[in-house]
Parts: sequence; structure tokens; C-alpha cells
Amino acid sequence: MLFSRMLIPTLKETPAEAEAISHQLLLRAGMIRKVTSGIYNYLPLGKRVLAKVERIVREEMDRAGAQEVLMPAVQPAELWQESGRWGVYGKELLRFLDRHERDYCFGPTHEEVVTDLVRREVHSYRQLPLNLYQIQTKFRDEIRPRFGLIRSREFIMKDAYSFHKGEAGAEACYQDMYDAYNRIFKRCGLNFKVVEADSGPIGGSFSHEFMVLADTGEDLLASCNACAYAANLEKAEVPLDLQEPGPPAGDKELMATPGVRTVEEVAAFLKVNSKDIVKTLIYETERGPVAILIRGDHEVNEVKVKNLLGVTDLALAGLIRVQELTGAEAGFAGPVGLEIPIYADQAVVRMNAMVTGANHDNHHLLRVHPQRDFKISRMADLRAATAQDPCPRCGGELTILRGIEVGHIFKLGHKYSKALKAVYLDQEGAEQYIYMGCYGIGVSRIVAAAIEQGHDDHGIIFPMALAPVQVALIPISLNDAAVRDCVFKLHEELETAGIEVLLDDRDERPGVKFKDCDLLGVPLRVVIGAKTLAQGQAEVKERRAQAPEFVSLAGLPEFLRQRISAQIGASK
RNA sequence: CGGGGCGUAGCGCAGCCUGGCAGCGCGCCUGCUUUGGGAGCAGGAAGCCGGCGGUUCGAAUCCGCCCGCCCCGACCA
Repeated sequence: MLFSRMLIPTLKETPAEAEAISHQLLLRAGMIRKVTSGIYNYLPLGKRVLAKVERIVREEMDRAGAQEVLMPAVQPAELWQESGRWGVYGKELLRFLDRHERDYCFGPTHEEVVTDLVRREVHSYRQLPLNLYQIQTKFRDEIRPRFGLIRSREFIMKDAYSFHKGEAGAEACYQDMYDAYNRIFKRCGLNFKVVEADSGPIGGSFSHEFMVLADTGEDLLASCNACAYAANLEKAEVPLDLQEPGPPAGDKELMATPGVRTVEEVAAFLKVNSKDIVKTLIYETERGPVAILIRGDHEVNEVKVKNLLGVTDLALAGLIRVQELTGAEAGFAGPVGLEIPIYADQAVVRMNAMVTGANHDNHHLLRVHPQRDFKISRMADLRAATAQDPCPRCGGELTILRGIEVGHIFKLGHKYSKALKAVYLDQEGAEQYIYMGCYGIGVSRIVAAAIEQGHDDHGIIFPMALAPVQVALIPISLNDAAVRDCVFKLHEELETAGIEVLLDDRDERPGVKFKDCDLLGVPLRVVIGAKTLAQGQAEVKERRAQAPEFVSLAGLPEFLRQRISAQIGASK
């Protein structure tokens, strides 16, 4: 591979639009270019990295017994209407009409299509189990695409769907996928953590997400320092520790708090601790408005609220609506006298003298008692876990980490097989619904995640398994005939040996080539200069290393081959 | 969708307040010199100043509408 012939448009300066480090470096390294918001071109080197990820995914999926298929990007509305998701998926589903004015969408996921395929072709228990996967372009019309390849609208995803006779087989398959995913991310050289995830309205007893640890991650996760427990913060339980409140600490009292709305303001104004204050959050749901009570120093976990209420739509009520429901401006809502259902976090229930809004402009109530002064419809764990909470498994200490979700596996059960009537006949000739599971990997997101994890001031540091090329070959001066002959000969020799090598044959000064080589993240750099060449040596430097090593030219291909396989093998 | 910011050469930006030749750095092209960490000199190409409308003798600059992009938030199988 000759640098001068490749489209590798590196940039010295960071384009203004890029915020995330992976986005900046992908642009600067000439691996991607934006076409429009959340939609990118992959240039030759970017495509090579993608291909590396895809290859690892294919090898491990095949090894786990899955079969590769390719489903269409464009899907007919009928299937989505049949599953019921045409009406509920929302604007993230890109819909359009064909020339006959028939409804279509660009697939954000493929449960409908794959279930349709299987229901047409699979009729007997003898044909099960089946695990079908594809690596394909998805489109989700994200409200706000951001961070380059981390949250794009069009992206490459590996999605797999398993079909089993029953739950037992599906769970074994789930475990196989769990293991395959661990191997995939390990081979990709990623530092990741598997966390318990919310399985959402789909249900199912469990779900796991694979998180690449990075400070720029959009997801928060709670991880136990003592045991193996780790969960998405959306899912992380706060151990239930129900206690009765103490007796009332005195009559409740109406206190004027002019213009004092937030927990911080109330705490400062009344000189109380935020732990003594209760926030009353008014939410709208498809089943009507509710009030959620959360202690002042805690944050509500909306996923837990949704699961408790069994609703899919949950949004903070607008200012006007809050006024209608509480009779006061936002900031002064409280549970006393509220007419809508009240759900309280467990921490609230044991408070015997809480400060709450008074449902009266510019007033709060002191010494409110949960049993004496208002009625709680239900009480539960409704708040986000914090680093101060104990591990729900072992009581150990939790750490809150940030992560980028690169994989998600969950059981679907009969949701789609029932909706689309995907059935088989069992040994007794009885019709049974097929038991499904689904397993996703964000292939293009892995590329970004690897860069978020592997970079320094000079550029990308790719793990060997993902690098666009394994070796960069840099001549100090192509005008020196000996050097020139040597690098072209080496280039051929290395390619013959099956080593991916990029010869920087550009008419540039060495400094430019070093800068670009670092920027691209090529793991091994071979420099040929007149002096070392005269000694029959090449200079080899690992991207991560400070100092170079000197290797005899004769032994160079073997030396590189060993380095490469050691590094790919190490992450295998 | 709410809040904020930005659209001027391929990239990074100045000019706009106070209307009057469209600029700077990098990149690109030609030539010479140079060759171990983003070279030097000389010459050159490249712009509907996001779009539409208005004000004005005259608009990148002032006014209105629209479009696009980025950030924060809400949202997210």
C-alpha cells in the first residue's frame, strides 16, 4: 500500500464541529467525513478499521453457531403495523412513501423482518433452534446525533436474532452470546465492563449491556468494588430498607419562602440540610399525571418510575400543567393536599419531619409527616443509586463509571412471535410460539469507542487488531538511492509475508510522515535512514513506546510478524 | 422540542459594532533550495461572504424570514 496513492486526507487542525476526541481524530486522520448531521462517509482507512471489527464479529458469531444473513434496509409498514410498533416507535423511525404512496421505513432494527422470514420458513421443532445475524446499515432518526460515530443516525450494526422452542434453549443461547460478546470485545482490545441493564417494557428476566469504559461515555454505570455486580445506573437497585418514620416532630408549619424554589435555595433559605427536603416532581404519563417524591439530595430514576407505574410515556409536566395540578408555580409543589396519585421513594417514607412545597406560591411546609399529612399510593426504590449506596448484592462499595454502550443482549420471549404469529409444531403436533432473543453490537460505534480509549496528544493509538494497517514504513529520504531501493523492496517483502504495510512514499519531509503516522495510530513504525541502513538495520518503534528498537533488515519480516501475532493473540 | 453558539476559499479564523477594492494562517498548483518530528524563498489558483427578501447610491456588514451545523437539556429498541 502506497501512501501517495491512497485517499488519506489528514488534517493539521481540528474541524470546529467535532467535540468528542474520537470524532476529532477520525476526521483529522482522514478516516471519516460528514455528509450531513449524523451521517458519514468512511474513507479507505476508516473502512479498513470497520472491516477489522466486522471480521472479528463474524468469526465469533460463526463460532458461536450463528448464521449470517442480510436483510433489507428498507422495510414495509405492514410488518411494523402487525407488530404494533408502527404506532409506538415515534419519530426515530424514518418513514417515507414509495411512488405508489405505500408506507415504508428505513429499518432501525430488524425484529419484524427476521420474524417474518422465520415464520414463513420454519414450521417444525426439527428446524429449531436458529440464530440469524447480519452486519448491516441501520437508520435511527436521533433527536440529537452527536460525537461523530458514537451517536450517529446512520450506523453499522451487527444484530442477531435467536429462535428457540422454549425458554431453556433461549437462555443457553443467551449465555453463548454473552460469552461470544466477551470474546469479541476482548479481541477488539477494548477495556469494557458487562452490566445488568433494564429490560424495559419487553420484559424478560434479564438483559446485559457491554460498556466500553470512557470518561466521555453517555451512560452511567454502578460497579461494585468488592463483588462482580455492575449495572447500568438506570437499572442499579438501591437495596430496600424499609423503616417506619419516627413520630411527628411537631405540628406542620406554613413558612413563607418568597422566590425560593430549588432544593439548594430552600436549604440555604431555611438553613436545613437537603436531606431534610422532599422534591415533588409532577409527571405526565399516558395514564394521567402522578407525583413522585424524592429526597432533596437524591435524583429520580425515570426508568424505575416507568417500571413501577407500568407506563411507557413519562415526562415532567410543563409549568402550566404543574400550576393546574398543584395550584402553585413550579418550585412550590408538595404532597400535602395533592389530588393526584403520589409515589414515593423509600427514603422519603422514613422521614418524620420533611420540608416540602406548600402547593401555594412562595410557601413551603415544615415538619411534614408522611403518615399523618398525606397518603402515598405506593412506595418503592425510585431513585438513582449513588457512590454512597451499598452494593445491592454484597453490601460493598459502589463506584460510578461512565461507559459507551457497544453491545446489548436480551431475551425477547414471545413478544414478536405472538404479534407476527411465528409458530412451530412440537413433537405432539401442537402449535407453539417460537421463543426469541436478540443481540446487538454497534460496529461503527466500536471504532469510535476504541479511539476514545486509545489516543494521546499525537493521535490515535489503535490496538493491533483494529489498526487500519499494522506497519508504517517510512524512508527518511527517497532521494537516497539505497534507502529508496530498500523501502520498496521491504514493502514488497512484507506484503508477501502477509503483513499490512503502508509505505509513506510521499515527497514530504520526515517530520510530516512521523506526525501522520502517529495521527493514524499505526501500531508499528519502521524507519529506514541512510545511517542505520549502512549498518544493515531498521528502526522499529511501537506507537505506544517512547524509544525505538533496532532490528537487522534480514530478520525484519519475522520480527514484525511475531510482534503482530503476539499483539493480536494477546487480545484473542 | 426548550436554552446557547456558529455559518466568510478545502481546513482554522479575522473583517460585521461604525455600510465603501473580501482578507490572514494552513492546505493546494509551478519552480528552485531543503530532507530525522507538521521546511525556506519566489510565483499562482481558488469565494454567489448559508439562502431569500428588504433598507440604501452602495450590504459580508443594517433589518426580516428561512435553511444548515455544533453544544447543554429533555428523549432514546
